[in-house]
Amino acid sequence: MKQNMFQRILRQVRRIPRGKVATYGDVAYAAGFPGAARQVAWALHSSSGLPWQRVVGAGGRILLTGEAGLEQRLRLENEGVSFVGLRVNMKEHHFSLFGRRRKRTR
DNA sequence: GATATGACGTCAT
DNA sequence: CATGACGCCATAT
Repeated sequence: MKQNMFQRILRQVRRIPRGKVATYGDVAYAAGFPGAARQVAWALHSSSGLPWQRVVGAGGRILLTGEAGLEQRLRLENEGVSFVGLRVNMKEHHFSLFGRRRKRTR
């Protein structure tokens, strides 16, 4: 079923540790859906209880509009994420979802 | 099924 | 850096 897509996306989002961030594209790619960055966003506001704040746009830019964007920025800074201008300091907080996927407990 | 929309990404200007 | 255009894909109507 298609809903599996969201599940996979959400699973990647939950993997992002505190103080780090990932981009929509990266999450989508890691989930196995390159190009489905938009669905990542959809998944985020369709579900709750997720660290949505750790998902930002390409280059670490916050894409949320209005107060939500401000919220996200505050929450991230609160977790120890630093900013450079209007974007996240990717140099320091870009989380690599790439690499080990859930390949069983070895 | 067609059209519009969106917390996207990349490239061209 | 700002804008516009195109590509991408699941939902909503």
